Amino acid sequence: MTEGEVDAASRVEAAAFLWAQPSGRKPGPKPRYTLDGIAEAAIAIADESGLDEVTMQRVAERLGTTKMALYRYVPGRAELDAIMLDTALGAPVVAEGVQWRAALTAWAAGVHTRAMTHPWVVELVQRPHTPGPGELAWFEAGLGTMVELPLRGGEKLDLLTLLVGHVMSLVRQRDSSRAPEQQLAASLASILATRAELYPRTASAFAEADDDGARDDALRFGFERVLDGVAALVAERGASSSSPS
Amino acid sequence: MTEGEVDAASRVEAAAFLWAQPSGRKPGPKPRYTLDGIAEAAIAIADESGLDEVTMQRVAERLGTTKMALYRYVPGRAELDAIMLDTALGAPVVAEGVQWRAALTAWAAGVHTRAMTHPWVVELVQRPHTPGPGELAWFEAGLGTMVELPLRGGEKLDLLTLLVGHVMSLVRQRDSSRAPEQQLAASLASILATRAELYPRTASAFAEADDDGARDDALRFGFERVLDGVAALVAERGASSSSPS
DNA sequence: AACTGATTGCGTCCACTGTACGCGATCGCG
DNA sequence: CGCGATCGCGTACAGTGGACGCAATCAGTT
Repeated sequence: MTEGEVDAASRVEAAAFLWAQPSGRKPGPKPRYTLDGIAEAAIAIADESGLDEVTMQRVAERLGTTKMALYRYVPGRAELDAIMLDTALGAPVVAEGVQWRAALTAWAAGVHTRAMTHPWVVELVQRPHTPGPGELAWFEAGLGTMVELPLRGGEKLDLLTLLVGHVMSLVRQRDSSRAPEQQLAASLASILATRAELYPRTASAFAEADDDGARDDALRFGFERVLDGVAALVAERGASSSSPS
Repeated sequence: MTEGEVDAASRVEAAAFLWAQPSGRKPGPKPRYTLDGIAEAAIAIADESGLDEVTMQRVAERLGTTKMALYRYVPGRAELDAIMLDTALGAPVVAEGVQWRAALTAWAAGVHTRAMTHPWVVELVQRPHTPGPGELAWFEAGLGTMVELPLRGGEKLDLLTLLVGHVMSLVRQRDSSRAPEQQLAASLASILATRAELYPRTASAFAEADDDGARDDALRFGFERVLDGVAALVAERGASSSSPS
């Protein structure tokens, strides 16, 4: 058995754990902690110090116990990640009674907000994993904004993925422009300065972008492009299929 | 000093290492290995068994030495990731003498090809890091396809990021639908089957997508949407700037 | 030709992961 | 009232990245 297979297996287990309903029977001592409490602690650590500071030890310390005690609640590290992600995602944002374009924008903006609150979710979401109830609820809500659209199922999924990808990219950028990560941007800048003749377009693009200040419309720019593209497709299909007015 | 800061610092060091030019002086024993050889070995391991099987130990074993010997060539794990990524990316694809739309599509398709060859680059690219020479060359080439477009620098960068994000999402999907990761998809399917009433739209969207077979046009679908959106913007700006009616 | 000091190969050691396992304490249910 | 499932948690271990130090090597200088 390869390690790769082990990893895959552990991710499946993590999913099973995430979807397991709470068992009611309790023939034993009262649990001293709760899954939610553990998730909260882990999330707090991740928010404060980053995802890879989240270790069984740290979480346990924060709860005032030892790491091995946690294994009574969480089968392993993978499962901890899973509940962290699903907890942090929370309930999806839904904008009722608006057109698909506004609804989809609101949905994606909601994803953005959530991800900005917990920048580490980017890492977890973009890691191979089975979605939990919360993540699926987001998906469901996103699909809900598109019921009217003449798109195939796969296309709708692709569209959501595209929007999520865009949001996550931006969160990553924003996050890494914070201290102390801004050294990253700084090092890139110095590299570009040194080899401006090797990468002229890149250098000038970045310079130009800096002049614009920290454009907060990058998010909107991406949405607009994608949704314009969708609108074009919808117009085309609407014209050819239903009622050419 | 927080660990988070340490991480950031190590990434900056990784960048410096990546951009360092080979020093010529050699007052000592001949190096028995080369950076390229090490990178190759690491890449081979990642290709065969996945990224997290790439450990100093494994790489050393593959080269027939011990891990500590490697530290003479590579300052640390972060730097190993950096050279793996930059080596695997290789030289950018450029389509000369075609319109921006075709050129940009070809560029993105090139990214897709490279990423499919080494699925683990997705993980590395989407991790916070300073780009190496290879990655920057890709960026430069991508920007090169857009010289004619009436877009601001920041917008061009956003556009490339958007396309890359889309490509990476798809690579991830393809990759995780391979054995043994396909259990992931399988577990999602069984979840959806069980709770179809909770996630009706998601369930039907996936069912529909499966009916379409493994649509290989997901990539193209995303490109089309985005580029249609860009075309719309270009048309608008072209009209208002050159010949205002 | 001898010397010298930078540089290489690599063994030892350490902090710290995640986690298997086992033991005693607890307490709901029959 | 006791049976046995469940809890808290200590011990133990394999495997990680990495600091450090020492001996062997060899390019330059003398």
